[in-house]
Amino acid sequence: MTAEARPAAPPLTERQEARRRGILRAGAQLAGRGGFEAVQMREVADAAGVALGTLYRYFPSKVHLLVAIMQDQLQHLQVTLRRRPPAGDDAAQRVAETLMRAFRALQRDPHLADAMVRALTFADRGVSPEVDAVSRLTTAIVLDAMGLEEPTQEQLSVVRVIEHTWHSALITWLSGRESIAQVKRDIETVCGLIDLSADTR
Amino acid sequence: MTAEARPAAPPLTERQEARRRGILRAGAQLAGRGGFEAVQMREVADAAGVALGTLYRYFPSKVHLLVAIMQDQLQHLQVTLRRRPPAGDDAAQRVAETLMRAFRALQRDPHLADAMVRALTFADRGVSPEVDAVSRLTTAIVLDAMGLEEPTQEQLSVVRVIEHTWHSALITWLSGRESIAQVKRDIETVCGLIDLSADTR
DNA sequence: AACAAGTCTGAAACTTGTTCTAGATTAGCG
DNA sequence: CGCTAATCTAGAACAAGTTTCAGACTTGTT
Repeated sequence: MTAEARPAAPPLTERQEARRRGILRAGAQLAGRGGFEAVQMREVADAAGVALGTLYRYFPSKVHLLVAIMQDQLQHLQVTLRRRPPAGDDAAQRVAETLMRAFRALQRDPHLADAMVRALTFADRGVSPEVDAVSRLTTAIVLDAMGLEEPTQEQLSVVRVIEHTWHSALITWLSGRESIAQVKRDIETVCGLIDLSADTR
Repeated sequence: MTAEARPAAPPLTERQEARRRGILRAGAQLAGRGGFEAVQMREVADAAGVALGTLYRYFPSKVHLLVAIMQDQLQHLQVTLRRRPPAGDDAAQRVAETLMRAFRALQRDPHLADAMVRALTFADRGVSPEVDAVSRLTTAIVLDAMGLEEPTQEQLSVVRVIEHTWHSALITWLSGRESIAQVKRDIETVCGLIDLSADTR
């Protein structure tokens, strides 16, 4: 029931890499309809043309799978952002623009967003390493937008708070308790902390 | 599979009220060991001396049950806070103290905290009304600490951001990815927004 | 007190995540 | 090529959330 240690993943063969990609694609597609609940492990295995046991060898749980999908999407986002970086004048504006861009991307596929974000916040300790990887990626994206190389402790806390707000605002939006406009306002509000920490520097 | 409308709950008889309390107590107790996963509906029903079908009549899902438990706990917290309100000089300090007090209460029973918070963020649209009730309670507690009766739009957004940070920081703490000290720092950081919005007023 | 409507019980059934097993396939290696 | 270990497949089995149902019990009404 508890997770095992991670003894340095062995390199995957080409076919294995292809299988992995196929599983991620199938999972994302199923998430695209129906969200979290529509991602059923048997269906994912079917759609990916792989046995159920194999699916579980690649991703030890549904949450692992969805977190891996999120990591995948975030990497795409990061590439896109590097191609066209946010253009605001100060750090707060750039971070807000970055997050709003990500938010608009999620709005294009709210079901997929639902599956990924719910998995991320529902993950228990057994998925910590994977969730942590996603978190580091998100941090990197925000720090990129801020233009920081060596953040202070204080700035790191601000970034954490921004990420907290980001995740939780998404959750409330996905469950229909907060409007798109409110999410936008929350993002802009929390980005106010960046100026604050710059002043206090 | 989808949830029904809410046609104004009929008043409960005394025995029904007692059953409801018994279920909440049993659920909280099971959550106290093992957290979210340890709350098994069959066991809750057993411990509460109630048939499984009855449990589901009172709480249409495990998440509903755990959210109701959270609401219950929050109400207790609110009473406690009114008895001994936070004593800080400015609003930011009082809110931070309030949240840290709640955090210490959660630390006393991390498994229960796990069950409640994971349920809260995992809840889908079918649980929105109940989650919203918890959210309103939390907002009321924070506004109490700020000493505000009629908050502005801007202040409400700050409060939402504080709640977002609160929930998400708890999640990361519960999954072992953030330390108690970091949670404390995050709470203090986000409370900085209160001063900011006071300045800009 | 007797009836009707609503509630509760006990147990089985169903769903979906997860685990397990026996045999087929593949990959790496001498 | 032939061997061995690892991987993959198909399918059964198991676990826990949820639904369903027939019958017993309560409650409110007359």
